[in-house]
Amino acid sequence: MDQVTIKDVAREAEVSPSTVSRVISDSSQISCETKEKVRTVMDRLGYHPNAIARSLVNQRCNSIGLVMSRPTDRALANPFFTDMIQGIAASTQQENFSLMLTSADSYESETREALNLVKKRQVEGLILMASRISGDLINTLVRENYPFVLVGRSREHSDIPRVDNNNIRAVKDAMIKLIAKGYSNIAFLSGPKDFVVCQDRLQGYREALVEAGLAYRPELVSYAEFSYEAGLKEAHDLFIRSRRQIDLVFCADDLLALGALRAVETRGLKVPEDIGVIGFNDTPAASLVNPGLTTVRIPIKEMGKRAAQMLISVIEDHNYQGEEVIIPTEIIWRNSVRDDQL
Amino acid sequence: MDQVTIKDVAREAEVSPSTVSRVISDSSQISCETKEKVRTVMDRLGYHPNAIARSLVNQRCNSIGLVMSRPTDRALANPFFTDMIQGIAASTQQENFSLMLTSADSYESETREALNLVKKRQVEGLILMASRISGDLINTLVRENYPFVLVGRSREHSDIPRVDNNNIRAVKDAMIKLIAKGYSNIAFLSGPKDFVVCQDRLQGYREALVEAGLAYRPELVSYAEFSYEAGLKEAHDLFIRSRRQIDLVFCADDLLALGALRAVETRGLKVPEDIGVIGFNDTPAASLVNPGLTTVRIPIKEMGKRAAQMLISVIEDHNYQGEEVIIPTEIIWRNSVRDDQL
DNA sequence: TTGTAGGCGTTATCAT
DNA sequence: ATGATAACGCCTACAA
Repeated sequence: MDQVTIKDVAREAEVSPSTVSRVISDSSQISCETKEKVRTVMDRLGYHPNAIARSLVNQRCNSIGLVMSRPTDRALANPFFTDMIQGIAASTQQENFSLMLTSADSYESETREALNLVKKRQVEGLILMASRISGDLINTLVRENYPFVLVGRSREHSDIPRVDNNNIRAVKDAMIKLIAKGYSNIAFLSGPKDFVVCQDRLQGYREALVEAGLAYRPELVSYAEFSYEAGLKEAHDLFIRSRRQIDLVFCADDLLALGALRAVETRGLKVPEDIGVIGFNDTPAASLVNPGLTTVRIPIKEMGKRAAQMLISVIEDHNYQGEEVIIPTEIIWRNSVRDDQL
Repeated sequence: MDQVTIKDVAREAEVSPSTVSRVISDSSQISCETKEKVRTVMDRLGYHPNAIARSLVNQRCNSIGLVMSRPTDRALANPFFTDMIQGIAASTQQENFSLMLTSADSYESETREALNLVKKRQVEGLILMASRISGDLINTLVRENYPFVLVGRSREHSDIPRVDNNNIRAVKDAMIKLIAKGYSNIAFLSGPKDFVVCQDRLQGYREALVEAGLAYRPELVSYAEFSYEAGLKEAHDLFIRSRRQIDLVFCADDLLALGALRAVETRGLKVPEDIGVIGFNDTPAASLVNPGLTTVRIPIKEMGKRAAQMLISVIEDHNYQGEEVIIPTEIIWRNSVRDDQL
């Protein structure tokens, strides 16, 4: 209930506060008997060091903040973030750090909150989920020299500590394999235009087409929110616009792909016989729908772990500035694309 | 970069540190000109009050902890926690509190970590997700008078501040409606035996049977982990054990239900014509599968909001001890149960 | 209206 | 091996 302090322990153990402090840090210059004695008293009194007092004198609070750059509810609606949090939490726990979550209902307040957290010294650094992180936040962070790590990448900034997967390459590779399977009229169902991941994935799509000698047709590209409903709607539009001359829809996210799957179905067509669908992220639901959704799997939890580790290293080791870590992805072949070779 | 303190501001503004402090708290006994002058300097110097120093003197850190055990979160799968965090974050933000996440890989370390958090005064209170929370944690919390709120309920403790839905009633009500629809051979696919939610949901199942004059047949009850795979397997076992004399499977969780759905399908039977399936939670995937999964929807985010609000009230108002809040649930009728009345 | 001094709980630097 | 003392950055009586 009432805080037991180092002084209480000192008085009871008939030593000075500094001695108690040294016992806490298990200093080598304290006799065993004293340690014994003090520890007994600490137990009896139920003493626990006050983390805040400690932080104040050490100028270290041993905690980091996680910033999710969309209004949080939207952000968390995607399983992506859950996995991310798990990964980050695993690392922080291992390194004896605490994890604080920032969230807000608008993008601006979010940025402000995140900055406040570091400026008020409540956290020692930030992990940013870079979906459409404005340059501003990063600029400030860089200028004021606050430790941070990006998950994803920023268009405006390079040479910034970050953990990411190569979205361009992942889509390109998948596309090449799909084209090898005989697909030639491939549409691309993208997420919001201003998301860097979407831009990158679209670029991978383009590059693959070009390399394969296929035309890039802008009318086969659609943009939507990352949601099932948007996927459903945009896929329909896409089918109408293209007068059904599509044999595959490459989706920038599984939720979109799940919507597209349903769209194909409601048009009386079959997946994968008539139209193939492929997604991104390997959402749990991807293996539950029928046909199973072929998708590009990202080891999200692993990325979270790495990001937190890197941030903590940056914080603790002043000679380390962080680095760029690219995590490999993997295609999970299920039944939403044809399996036959050309 | 280097911390700007109240002293720096005081020196620059040619006032005393206490004056600056008073300006920060917008004290009414400071002249407007002084406030103006000091604020200008604060801006110029980029001053931000140090939250930790503040916490130390105020004995208030304005932050709460969310305890989600890794084992638990495995079991409950993603969407539940995700929604929970959203709700909690919404409230903490509104009340100017910070949110800390604890997680651990074992149940014991988890409990230890959570207790440490409050004992070290890093958080002012805890929100516990009570899936199989041991009495120990709660006992300690109660004994040492640390503010906390349960989401869910504890078997050993009553009269504890908590936010929950009435699982017994929810299942019972659903059962009664299903029985009215003509179902009479209803199996129950439960989650882990030691989860209070499972025990409660099972009890609702029993009570409904009894009230309807139907027999409770233990061989129609199965236990599994909360996962798709476990649902698939247990549903199969159930069908074999019961020699197909089942017309409905009531599942304690959507993931189990999704597994059961698939199990029915792979046996060459049809949902809902041959066997009905109902789940719990209204997981996103529930609306994506075909047929759509009928399920009991819990307003999880709302529960999170209420829990955080209650905790903060308990912390700030010493006359308020918290209460028991029961949030109503709702059945989402989709196509995994027959719609025809008897 | 403003300044001075003491303290929040801890650690680190001196002494002894 | 141990103790006294001064910070850490802020707040708040108490003075003036």
